[in-house]
Amino acid sequence: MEPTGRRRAAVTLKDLAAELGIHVSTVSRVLHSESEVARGAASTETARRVRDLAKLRGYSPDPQATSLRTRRTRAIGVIVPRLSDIVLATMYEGVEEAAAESNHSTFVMNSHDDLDEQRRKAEIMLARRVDGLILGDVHAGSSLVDDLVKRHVPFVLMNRRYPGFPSSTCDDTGGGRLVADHLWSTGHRSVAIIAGETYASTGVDRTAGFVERWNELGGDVPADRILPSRFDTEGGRQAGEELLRRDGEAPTAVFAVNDFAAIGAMGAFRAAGLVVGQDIAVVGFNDTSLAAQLPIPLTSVRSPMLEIGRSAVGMLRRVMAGEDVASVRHRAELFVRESSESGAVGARRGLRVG
Amino acid sequence: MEPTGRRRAAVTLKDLAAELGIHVSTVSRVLHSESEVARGAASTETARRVRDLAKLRGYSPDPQATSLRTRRTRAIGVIVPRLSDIVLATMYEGVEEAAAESNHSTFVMNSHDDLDEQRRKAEIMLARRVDGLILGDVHAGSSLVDDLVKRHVPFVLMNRRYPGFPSSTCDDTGGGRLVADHLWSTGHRSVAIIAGETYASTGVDRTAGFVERWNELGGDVPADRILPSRFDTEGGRQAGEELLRRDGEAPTAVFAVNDFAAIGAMGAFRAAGLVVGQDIAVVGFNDTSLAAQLPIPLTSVRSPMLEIGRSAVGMLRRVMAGEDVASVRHRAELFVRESSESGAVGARRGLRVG
DNA sequence: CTATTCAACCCAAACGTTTGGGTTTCGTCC
DNA sequence: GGACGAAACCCAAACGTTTGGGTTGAATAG
Repeated sequence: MEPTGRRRAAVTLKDLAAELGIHVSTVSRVLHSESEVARGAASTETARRVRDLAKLRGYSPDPQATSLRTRRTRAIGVIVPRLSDIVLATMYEGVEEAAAESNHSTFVMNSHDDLDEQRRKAEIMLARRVDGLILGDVHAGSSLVDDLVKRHVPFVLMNRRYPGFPSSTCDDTGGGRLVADHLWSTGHRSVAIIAGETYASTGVDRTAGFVERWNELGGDVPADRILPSRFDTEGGRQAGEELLRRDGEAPTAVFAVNDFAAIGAMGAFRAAGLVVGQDIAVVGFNDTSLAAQLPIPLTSVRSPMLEIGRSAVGMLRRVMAGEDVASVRHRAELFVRESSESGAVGARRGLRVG
Repeated sequence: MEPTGRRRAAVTLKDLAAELGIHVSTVSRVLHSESEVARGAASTETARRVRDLAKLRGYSPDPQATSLRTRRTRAIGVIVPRLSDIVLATMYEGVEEAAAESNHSTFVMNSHDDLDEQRRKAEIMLARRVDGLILGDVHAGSSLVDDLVKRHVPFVLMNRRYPGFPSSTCDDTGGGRLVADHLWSTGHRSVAIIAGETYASTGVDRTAGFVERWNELGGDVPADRILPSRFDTEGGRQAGEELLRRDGEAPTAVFAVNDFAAIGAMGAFRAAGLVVGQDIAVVGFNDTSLAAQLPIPLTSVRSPMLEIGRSAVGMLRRVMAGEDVASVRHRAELFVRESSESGAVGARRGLRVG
């Protein structure tokens, strides 16, 4: 009995050539060359017969054989902290789309933001002979990028930037500034920032942009009001609790550099008896699909995640072609919702420090 | 000037063989055979020299060449509705982990739950010559699976099941029953179900399990209280609004077959002035990391998503080996939280139909 | 002392493409 | 009528492996 797994062998150039009584190289040129070369390789009549038969037999070139010969795999490797983070997952969707359009395949791997795992995953991708790499998880001060450069591996950064290397990111600084403008103009003067991981440029830049603008406006963000945190809900909750635990006057508004952290913080505030949007304003970042749909809709800065992914691919293609490419920062846009709508007047009315 | 993209050619078996003055086939056998074959291919001394040099030169086999020769790519294709759905993303993390452990790479693609796109993506994967497929987006009544069987493509289903084919899923029926038990025992008698897409076994089974158990307990779920919906927050909100718009007595509890739909529904209820957990109970499914962290923590059924992904890989490996494999349904577990804690007593006190 | 066996190798073909360079067979030009 | 050029092909090597089958030379059995 034949094992279920056995598949019928795919039709090859040789099969087509044999059936047509011509040489395999002619078939190859007809099917796989730019029209320039194809003309000159076979008569229009022969070319037609080749193409017809190829379609009829369902010919599809063997990518392994092609890669072996051409030394390029048309595969690109993507490394992200974790795909279960909707932000990275969405960027990856953009990557996949754009890659497919230029006939590339993508491998994704999760590094869990662990430096060793990053290296290991990059190694695996290179062992698979990917043509280039998109790194979505670069850490500040990571040596991986330098090594890749030394090894002449074409790569671009996505989501997080790293000075000196091409990256496709959101304009995080600008986004932070938008939040500062919004909170200032709605009357807040006492704010805190849930700043994310210190190794990630996203959180750092969003924080820096906020502080920069806040200072320009005449405000002040005390250093102890900037709390590093994990990027997930749990991290946001912890930071939120920490904020409430502090002595002294509590902030009337909190900027979390990430929607999930914002959601966690909202949970902490609510648990402490505060009504978000009235007693305390909360602003997030990324405008994930959840933000607008939350029980208390969350003000958030929209980052064009799909577009960030798409343009990372475009940039990588140019790097692979040997061009110099500049980093792109995609424009951010603020969406004000109930979580910060009522302004400081409402917020000020009753923050009970627990 | 050398283009940035040029990479130093990788070291090959031939290079190693030349440097050691032995034949390439000997090197190959030493490096890539089970110890059985390796013994007999070279002296222990030679084997050592080969291995040492390989390590020294950083040899890594060319997977394209290997695939060409062996006709297996050690790659598996994964198709999911969308990776930005955290449920599928998490399952994929499990897939990636397990695949890596058995030295397989994975390609993922999004089908957006579109039948044409499913086919297209599957074709792309097959053109890449993957050894097998994991389908996370099978639709009830889809013809794709039958075609794959006809073409002898090894595959397994994940997340959603399809009678007659091996699948790795959550015990959705059992999960639905858990919810029914919980709501019944907390005193609810008037319930509604936000049932998800009708083409997905997940929603269908969770609904069926709930109804089955509810009936056993003596309850009744009127047909018009079972609302199909999209799986995202937006879908949940729409269904929630629809529920409130209905005439007559409104339910005291709502079971949404998915956390995101539950969150959307919570938003709709809140917008109508209801306090979730007091005026109306809400239960979700999947226990995504968000559920416990929401402002009003959500009761949810935990499905072991990582494990579902991991075991899909194990099953696929056996299918690829030609074995018959049975479907696996992973056990579900209920986590009761504030959104449904107070029971029908609280819930009953004041549902104002808007 | 001759077979036989075994360890330790080598040989060469094959997987499916691509590609630099032929070789025919025409038609055309001078 | 010979040279030339182009059109339409063919040839063969190469990419890096794997693998069924040699070939040695020495040790052992009978």
